[in-house]
Amino acid sequence: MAISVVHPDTGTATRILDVAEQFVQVRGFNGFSYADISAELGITKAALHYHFAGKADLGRALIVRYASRFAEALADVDAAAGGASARLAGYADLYRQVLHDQRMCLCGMLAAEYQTLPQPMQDAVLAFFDQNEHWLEGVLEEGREAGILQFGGTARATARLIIGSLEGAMLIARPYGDEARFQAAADSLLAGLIRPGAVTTVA
Amino acid sequence: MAISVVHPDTGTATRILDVAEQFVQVRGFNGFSYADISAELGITKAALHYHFAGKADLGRALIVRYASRFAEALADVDAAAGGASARLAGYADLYRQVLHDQRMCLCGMLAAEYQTLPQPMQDAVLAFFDQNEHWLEGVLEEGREAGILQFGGTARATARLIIGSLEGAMLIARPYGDEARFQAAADSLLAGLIRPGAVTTVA
DNA sequence: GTCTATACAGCGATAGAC
DNA sequence: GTCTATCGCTGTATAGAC
Repeated sequence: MAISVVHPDTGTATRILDVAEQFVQVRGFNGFSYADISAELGITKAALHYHFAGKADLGRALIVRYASRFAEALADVDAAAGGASARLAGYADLYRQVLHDQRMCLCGMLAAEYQTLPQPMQDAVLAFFDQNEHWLEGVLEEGREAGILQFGGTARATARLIIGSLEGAMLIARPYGDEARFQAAADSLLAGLIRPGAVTTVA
Repeated sequence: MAISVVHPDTGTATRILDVAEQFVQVRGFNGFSYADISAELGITKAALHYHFAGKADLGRALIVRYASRFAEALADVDAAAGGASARLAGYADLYRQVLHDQRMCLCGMLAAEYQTLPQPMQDAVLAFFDQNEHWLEGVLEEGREAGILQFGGTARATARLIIGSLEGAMLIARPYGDEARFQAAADSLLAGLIRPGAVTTVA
């Protein structure tokens, strides 16, 4: 039952998820097949269907795991020393890391294909963005109360602006193969939220 | 040869492009087939292949036409009275109109699927974004010189921020079916570029 | 310019042996 | 848990009649 922290899970189901995750982030959910995964892992398509009955089940499992990992990453950002400004920078860096592997955000990719997805996957995609919005909202409110951040409108609206802008910056930067293009957009976006004259410790 | 302005082109090739365009913007390039188009138009798949030999040819024609129309729309924005601020608002409104039809930007969608596209389509997608960047760059520089706009960094970097942020705002707003979510992000983004105290005539 | 008919590869999915 | 074998369907694309 216990999953070792030292030794990562190398079970077949996990390996399937790892490969499928990469395919979705690079090609989109409609851009790969069970045959692609089986070829990559050296197992048959039938073996795939044993672990994930259908592509929809696999897709939903991908989103749930991705959202879970993202939540952990956000907790890590919270745990690290630093105020609201540093936490926002840490948030943007999560996106940058994904782009560095020449991948799109899993749920950003699925947002594009949204209308073709089975409903369980649609629901999971929206839950991911809601989760991001909630975390950002907290950071923004805390930062504004501490006098570190400033922004017009509500924290929620600003959180949505940040999510959309970072997803969009990834979307465009990836075809150009230009990580710096993303970083410049992220920096400019977050700079507009820092209150001039605020004393901050930047990570 | 001359295409009437009053009577739109109702030729088969145009009707194919219209239907295919909608499919790409809603489902993605990998989310529809020749059969879908032929069913929608009441013609056979073979007839489609007469007008566009392969799906790649059709895809490239879609992007070229879309970019051409977008260029016309930008010219219209330029022709309308108004300064840099109004032109930026007009630019954002082009995106809003697309989202209003519950569509994603054609090239934003194709940016997500970029790695699965044939190279002619890839090239055309990047050309579209370059075209947008160039137009925005001009507006931003003009606005800054006129004292209407202000922004840190170069006009080019700011242009890229705007493109990415609007594409991303569309990407996220569409699954939620929430046009207001896009508008709020666009307003907030552009408000950050207006120089405080600047006297402007907003359309 | 559109049709019927068809080729052939690939898709997701299943049955049943091991 | 993985295999072989196969199903029914859909994918893009083509040949040739009209």
